Amino acid sequence: MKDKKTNFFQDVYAVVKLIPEGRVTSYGAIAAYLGAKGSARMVGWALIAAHPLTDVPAYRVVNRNGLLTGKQHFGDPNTMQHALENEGLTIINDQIQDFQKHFWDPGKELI
DNA sequence: AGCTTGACGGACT
DNA sequence: TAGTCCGCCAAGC
Repeated sequence: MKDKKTNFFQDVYAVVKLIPEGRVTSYGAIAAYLGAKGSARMVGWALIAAHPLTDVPAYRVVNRNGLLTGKQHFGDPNTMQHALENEGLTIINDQIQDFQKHFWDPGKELI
């Protein structure tokens, strides 16, 4: 039980995996759900490690503005945008349209 | 051992 | 309403 921080990473992966297709969430929402409220950066850092390793659809996670800030980390910037558009979302200028309508809150809908 | 950066978010001006 | 600054936590140098 000395790798507790690793557990935090696994928890992030579990929540992201539960995100339904066509839905997106924010780093802060996941962080708040895990109890790390205020430390949204840690969620982002966890996804960086998650990207090539786990099957976590990190492209469904964006910042609170619905902006694809981490698209650059998918190898090719177009990968994240194209993946979201493939799920029925509309993205213009790297920003998700109707982001709030497609928003998925783990603390409310997942519980 | 200390400083800087970073997939963010909220508060302040 | 928009732009800017500060705070949180861990990894890299």
